[in-house]
Amino acid sequence: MSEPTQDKAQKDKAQRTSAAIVDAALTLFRERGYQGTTMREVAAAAGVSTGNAYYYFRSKEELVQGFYDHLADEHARACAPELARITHFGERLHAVLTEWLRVARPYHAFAGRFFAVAAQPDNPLSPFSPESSGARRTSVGIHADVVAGSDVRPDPQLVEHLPELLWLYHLGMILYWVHDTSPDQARTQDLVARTVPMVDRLVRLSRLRVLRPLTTQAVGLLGALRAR
Amino acid sequence: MSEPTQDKAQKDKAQRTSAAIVDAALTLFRERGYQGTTMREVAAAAGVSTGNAYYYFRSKEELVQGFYDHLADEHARACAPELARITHFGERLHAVLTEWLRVARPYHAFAGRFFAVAAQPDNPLSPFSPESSGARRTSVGIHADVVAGSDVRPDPQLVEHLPELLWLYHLGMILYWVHDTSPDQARTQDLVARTVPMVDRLVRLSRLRVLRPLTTQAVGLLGALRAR
DNA sequence: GTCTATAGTGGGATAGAC
DNA sequence: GTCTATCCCACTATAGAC
Repeated sequence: MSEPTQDKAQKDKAQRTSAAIVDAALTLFRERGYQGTTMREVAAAAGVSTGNAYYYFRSKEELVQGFYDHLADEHARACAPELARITHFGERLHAVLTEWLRVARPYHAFAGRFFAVAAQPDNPLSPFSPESSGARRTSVGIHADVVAGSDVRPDPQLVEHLPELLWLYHLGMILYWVHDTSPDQARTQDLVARTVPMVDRLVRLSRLRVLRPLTTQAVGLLGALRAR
Repeated sequence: MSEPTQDKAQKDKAQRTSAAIVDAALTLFRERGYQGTTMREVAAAAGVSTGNAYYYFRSKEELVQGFYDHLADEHARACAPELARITHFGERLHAVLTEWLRVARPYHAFAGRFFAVAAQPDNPLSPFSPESSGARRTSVGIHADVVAGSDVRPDPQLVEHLPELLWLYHLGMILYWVHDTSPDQARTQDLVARTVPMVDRLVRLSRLRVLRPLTTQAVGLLGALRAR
């Protein structure tokens, strides 16, 4: 039997190796794109053998999962101070989306490939996969925080689903961002600035009696969508 | 100089070869999936060399374009009799979407890969690419016909953009369909049946004065989205 | 049982003859 | 426009180190 300290040391080493591979991959992807980067190069840059890289990541595409998680963590860290500072719902939402755009900017060039991978339903990366990676929970959690720490009290039947709806809205912005060829993705920033006030207004109006049927219908639809 | 008849004969031959490759690919994709089919097999089944297959299609993914166009044509043919028969706007829209689901059903198993390819912005297949394939124009055209031959007269400022908005709605249904694992994609059929009446109602209400600002805002947004 | 290294295999893609 | 021949690299099998 091996000692716990040894197990721990091995675990640490494994984590460092795994991180080194992801770091190397991200750097190379940024430098020469996804297609232009070979697994041999990634492994060499990380100081491991190709076989070893495949021990940690079963395919080249699975390396993108590393990017996904990395981005979600970085985004969460970037949002924390903003969300501690702002209380206005629309401004909170705007801050979260703006931070995402800032954090993701260096990867825009190969984000198309990333998105293509994520769009495949059978892929664990798919944002719609039932119990997908922690990245989805992280993202929905951020939007739950956006609502919880804000000045709005939406329709009670809506409040439960609002974080997920905001996450879907966020996904829509990402879809547009991926296709955005304007410098520094300025168009997506415009789009966010234009649509956030609409979302803000809709959420605030959701308590109005006249909008109840629409809200109920939308919430029902979301439930039907999610049931599997 | 070669005679015109010779040129024509060559063109015909090229078209036949190209079609043979697409046909072989579609059959093999259906039988053993996208990943499970090799270019060598496709070429062999089409009776040409692999090099020749690459003369017509620069990559395996580009073969999916053939599927895309094939589907759009088949869909247009399937819709024609329905659209000649029905005048109610909601029913026309429902017929178009139902026919799409019927025509696309045999390909559902490998549609995930197809969608992943289409989602890549740099890919000519991307439904958002400025002057993408005829498939997009075919699809928007069908929705223009849905509006033109129907009993609704929507808000004038909306009518110009409505076919494209309906096409976007159709894309949304396809996105859901791709991820739909229920038998015969019954869930997507439910979703269509649920949402078509909502779209129908919205379009009919678009003339109401109270909804004008919202319509204007939405149309303005669409214009901003499309400008490149 | 956890991790690493080496030596393949198969298939996507290309060059250049005809 | 079509072929043959070949390259290159994603991925695998497997042996062995710790």
